[in-house]
Amino acid sequence: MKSQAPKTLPRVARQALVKLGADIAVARKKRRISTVSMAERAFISRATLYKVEKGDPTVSMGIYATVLAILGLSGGLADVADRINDPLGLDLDEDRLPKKIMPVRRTSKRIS
Amino acid sequence: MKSQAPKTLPRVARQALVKLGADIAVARKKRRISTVSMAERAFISRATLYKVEKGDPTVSMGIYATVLAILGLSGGLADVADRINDPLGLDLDEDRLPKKIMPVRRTSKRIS
DNA sequence: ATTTAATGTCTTATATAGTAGACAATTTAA
DNA sequence: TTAAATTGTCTACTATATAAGACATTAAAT
Repeated sequence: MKSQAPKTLPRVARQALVKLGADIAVARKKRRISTVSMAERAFISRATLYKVEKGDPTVSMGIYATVLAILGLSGGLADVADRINDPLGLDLDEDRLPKKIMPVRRTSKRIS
Repeated sequence: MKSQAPKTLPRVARQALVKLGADIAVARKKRRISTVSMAERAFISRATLYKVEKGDPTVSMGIYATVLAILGLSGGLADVADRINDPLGLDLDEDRLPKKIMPVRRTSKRIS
């Protein structure tokens, strides 16, 4: 998260993250894991865990993934963009997709 | 992703990310969006998008969330740790959870 | 009612994420 | 079969994420 007027994420993205963070906090509490314990298990600082549970977009994906793994919730992460959850997933077989997305090339003008 | 022998994520976390990245690439192609186009729409460099599609854990969550939003796949992200997907989700009502996780305090020794 | 520990929240320093830009390789349209 | 354009992949800067630590507040044991 460097350039880009920092923090200009699509609204839906921000909402998803805030909810994710909140859900992570709840999941942690259900497991009776303190923030200190969670932080050390994930090898991160308490300050960073705090950001995670706030849904901070600047935190690395690896940290979110690690925390989710500790909670035993990696599965959902793996399925986020899975064919099954993709609305356009019912389309053509993915192995028949073009490897490169080429632009529509204007057919060279030709004298009648 | 700073400290922690960089890249020492739980195996499941790494696997989830690699799959997520691959799925993102497929979803992008299905929508006929080139890497260049996707990168500019997300306000990131092509190099970073490349990392995302590889499942690189050092990329910020905000960037993953933005790319997913562009693909219209934010929903899944919001549900990753949702009560519904949490195996321990059938437990006590979440509003009855303790706000702080306290350790078992040894009852002060007392002379019989 | 006390006390003990957890949690919310800053600040500062330093390791590193993200960019720009370049080049080769590969794919696909014409 | 050519040629345009996309994609894979590096390198070197520079902006920023993360850690460390501190302090105040708050929750929950006793």
